[in-house]
Amino acid sequence: MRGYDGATLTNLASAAGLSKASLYHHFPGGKPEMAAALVRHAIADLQRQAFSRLSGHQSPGTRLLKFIDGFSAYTQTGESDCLLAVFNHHNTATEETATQQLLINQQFDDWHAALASVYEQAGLRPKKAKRAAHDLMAALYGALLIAKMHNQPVLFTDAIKRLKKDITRQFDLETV
Amino acid sequence: MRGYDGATLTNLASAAGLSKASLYHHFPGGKPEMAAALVRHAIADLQRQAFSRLSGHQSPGTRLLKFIDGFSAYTQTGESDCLLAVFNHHNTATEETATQQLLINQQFDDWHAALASVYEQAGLRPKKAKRAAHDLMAALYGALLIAKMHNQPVLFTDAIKRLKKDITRQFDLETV
DNA sequence: GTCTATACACCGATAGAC
DNA sequence: GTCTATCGGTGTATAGAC
Repeated sequence: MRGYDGATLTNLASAAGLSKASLYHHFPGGKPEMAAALVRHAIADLQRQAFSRLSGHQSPGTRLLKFIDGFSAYTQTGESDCLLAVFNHHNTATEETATQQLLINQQFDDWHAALASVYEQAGLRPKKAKRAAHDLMAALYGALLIAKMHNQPVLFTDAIKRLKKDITRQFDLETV
Repeated sequence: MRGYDGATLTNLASAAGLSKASLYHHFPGGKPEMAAALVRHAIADLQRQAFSRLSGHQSPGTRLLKFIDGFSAYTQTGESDCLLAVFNHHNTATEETATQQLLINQQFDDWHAALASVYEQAGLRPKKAKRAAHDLMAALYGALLIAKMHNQPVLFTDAIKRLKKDITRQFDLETV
């Protein structure tokens, strides 16, 4: 992960097994369009693996547990990074990626609303539900970052276990 | 924040009010040496503003509260980023910055030990103290990241308030 | 210590053959 | 759709005057 500037077309081309010129056939808009496609793909991926599990006919607590498992899977059990976090962390004051920044911000707002909605269905009042949603996201991304900082993926998996245990207790569920 | 690759010498020079050539007088090692100096500065800064407050003759809980305040100050109340987190997040598989990565990892290990020590002094057993130390760091960095993601700095300050309140309750302290 | 001028490599992007 | 060849620009880094 070397960010937008670190991702050179030569790298991208060799990673794709194509020449630089061929990339422009698939992405006439050049590098910004490639970044946009990557962001869209990451959003769809995180949506599919994690946030889609927030909806359904199961109990709110069960859905939260499935969501956490989905997030863990998305990050390859803490081994990989969240491209959206890296991208958003890493680009400000540049014209080319401003649109992607906004897209990511809006997506996280939507996701936060979906997460808060589940907490409301579990009986929390709107204010507390929003707070719980922020806290869960912060716990997930915080654990991911700390595991990276210490180069100990087990810190992430342990945090996931405890998060799930807390939710299981809070909503009086069986372990899944 | 555009990472190591995004920080061009032209940018650095204009930011420093010097020419590119002059930078090489102060940093003969070129860009990697400049990055190393920046990392060392950031480490010293975070040590001074936050982690130094973990030692002293006050109660463990009080020292934890001062540490949290120091971390908040270091991040400009959530407005700024932690350069160490960005740097570590953002460079892998590159030769030039590998040394800085290791330095940051070791520093965070030391800081974690210092934090865990305070929790031990507060009565926690080693295993739980280490866990609490990891959790606090994850909560701080998680809140910082989420605040950035939603472009709402208040999410960080709110999280700080609640973290301090929790510690105040846990250790039966007066609010500072 | 600071500057201008410059070397050389690589960047993103395009032209045009196949 | 893919390629080679190439453009103008910019990247890091150095030489040498002051």
